[in-house]
Amino acid sequence: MALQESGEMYLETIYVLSQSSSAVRAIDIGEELGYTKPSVSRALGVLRDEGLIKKDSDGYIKLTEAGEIMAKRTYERHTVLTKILMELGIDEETATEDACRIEHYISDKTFEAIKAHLKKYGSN
Amino acid sequence: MALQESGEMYLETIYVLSQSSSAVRAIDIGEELGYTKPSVSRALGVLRDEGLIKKDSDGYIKLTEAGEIMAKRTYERHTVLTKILMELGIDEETATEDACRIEHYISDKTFEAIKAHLKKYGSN
DNA sequence: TAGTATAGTTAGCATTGGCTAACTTGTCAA
DNA sequence: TTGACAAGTTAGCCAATGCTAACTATACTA
Repeated sequence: MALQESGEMYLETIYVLSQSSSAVRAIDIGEELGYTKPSVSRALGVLRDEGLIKKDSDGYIKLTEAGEIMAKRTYERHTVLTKILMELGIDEETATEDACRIEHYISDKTFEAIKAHLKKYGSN
Repeated sequence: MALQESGEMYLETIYVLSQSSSAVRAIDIGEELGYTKPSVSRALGVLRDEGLIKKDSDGYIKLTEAGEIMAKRTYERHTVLTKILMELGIDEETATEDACRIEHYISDKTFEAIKAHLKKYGSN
């Protein structure tokens, strides 16, 4: 079944944290998202059961190939949505916040249209 | 407390149905939203407890003043978002569907920016 | 080696918001 | 008047996803 908003947020967070450190732990994810340890623990269990994350030999959290595809998809939506909102004159903080919520709900069609628009008219 | 997506959808549906008929019943709302009678019954109970809807003397469902304000807010978001998505070249059906999901999640700031953009550059 | 701190897990609670089953209520026609 | 249908309600199930409390496990320090 398709991932819910919650699952997408966990994957995206793991992806982002992995950019700056190869040693991602549950506690780091919890801090980033503002959730408690048990919430993170259970969510990670679900993602692991779905084959989207795994633990490496040192016990650190890694995205599987499938997980990375989904994480990148969400992250790209996040960056593209933030950009188009900023093109509309919205401040970066608000744009990021809104992108973060919308990213889980737009269809592929709409996302592709926004991306194409940015490519054509975007200022960066 | 702020209304969830679900509550906003019910109010918006009541508002839309009220445009074409002054005799809105729970069953009509359920048909429109694709929900069963018990689901609608409970949701309407919550909205009534929150003072957002009431029943008129004939037992039909009406928005209270507070409910109408919220319904109109959501409905306006819906129409404005649909418009801007169509400006991006998205077909009406997809635009409506996506607007219907996004409308609950964008901030006032973002909504106002989109509305301003449409006013300036919109083709209708 | 014993005590403490950190990380993670388990158990169980609450809320939201769908659902089915089954009951009540009101209307209308035979 | 009775039977049937339509609308609404009540009770209770389920999944998702947050939480606290309390346990375990590991590792470092005195």
